[in-house]
Amino acid sequence: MKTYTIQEVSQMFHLPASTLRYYEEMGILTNIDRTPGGQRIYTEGHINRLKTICCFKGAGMSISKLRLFFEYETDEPGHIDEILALLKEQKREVTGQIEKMQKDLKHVERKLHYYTDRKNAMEAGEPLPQWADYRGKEF
Amino acid sequence: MKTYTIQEVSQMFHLPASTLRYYEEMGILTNIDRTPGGQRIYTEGHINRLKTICCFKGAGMSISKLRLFFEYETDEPGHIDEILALLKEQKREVTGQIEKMQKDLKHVERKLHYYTDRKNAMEAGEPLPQWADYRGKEF
DNA sequence: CTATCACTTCAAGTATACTTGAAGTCAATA
DNA sequence: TATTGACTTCAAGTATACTTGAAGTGATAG
Repeated sequence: MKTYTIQEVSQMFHLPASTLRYYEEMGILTNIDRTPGGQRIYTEGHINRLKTICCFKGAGMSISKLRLFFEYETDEPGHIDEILALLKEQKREVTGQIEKMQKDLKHVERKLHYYTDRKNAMEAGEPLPQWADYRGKEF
Repeated sequence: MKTYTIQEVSQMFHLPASTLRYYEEMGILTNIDRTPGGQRIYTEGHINRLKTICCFKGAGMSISKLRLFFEYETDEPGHIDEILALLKEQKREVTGQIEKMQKDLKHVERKLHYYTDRKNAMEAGEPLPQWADYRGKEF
């Protein structure tokens, strides 16, 4: 079975090794075997777990909630409903965030168009309306 | 001109009043007039500024970068290029995040389907494959 | 074999973004 | 006018997620 050193995992996920040790300490990336010399040996299972961690963290899930989720997963038969509830909540969360981001993108694009026009006008030597401060201008 | 108390703004944005004072202290929501008694008076300009703050923060922009952006906006003519650069970066950021979130959503949905099937199988009394620990199971 | 670099643990430090508490003042209502 | 609740400042505290440093051990290239 393919295994990985901490450095390989670190590079794979663009995470410092200290963060991987921290995740282990926090109980969200556990059961890591060691070489006789004590160095960590990561497996495909850890890689997949890390993918899940990055995915869930991306939507703002805290480490303690991640731990809870993985604890439920470990004892699946007794916690299938909690797992499903957490996953549904996560789905709502991510869906909501996508919608918000799409609105945010429009906001940014609106500002981008505004300032692009202002720049063009400036370069054409046109007079530009000015404001005393942002309170009259912000949009 | 319509104005707002700190409480009204607080409710409008689901932000505690302390956070609004904090944003003022951090220099991202400034130029707030006061009543003769010293209470803050927010205007439409502040509401719009807060919309921008929430939008940019949503994509992970830090308070110090927000301050930088608003400082550039305040002195627009000398900083139009920096403004455009920051906005373009922010657009890339948000676009990237949306793409990541869409992948993350698929990941969550995959897990949701998996556990929904497991639950159905469990309830139908079917034997389920088990794993010693998550290293063989995580997906 | 030795140098060098990566790895180890453990404790303490840092960054960011608020949040809370104390002590006092302002505003609205009965 | 008295009381109540919302507001004020300022300093200190908290939560989260790492990050760093020290001191030592393991792995590898010459």
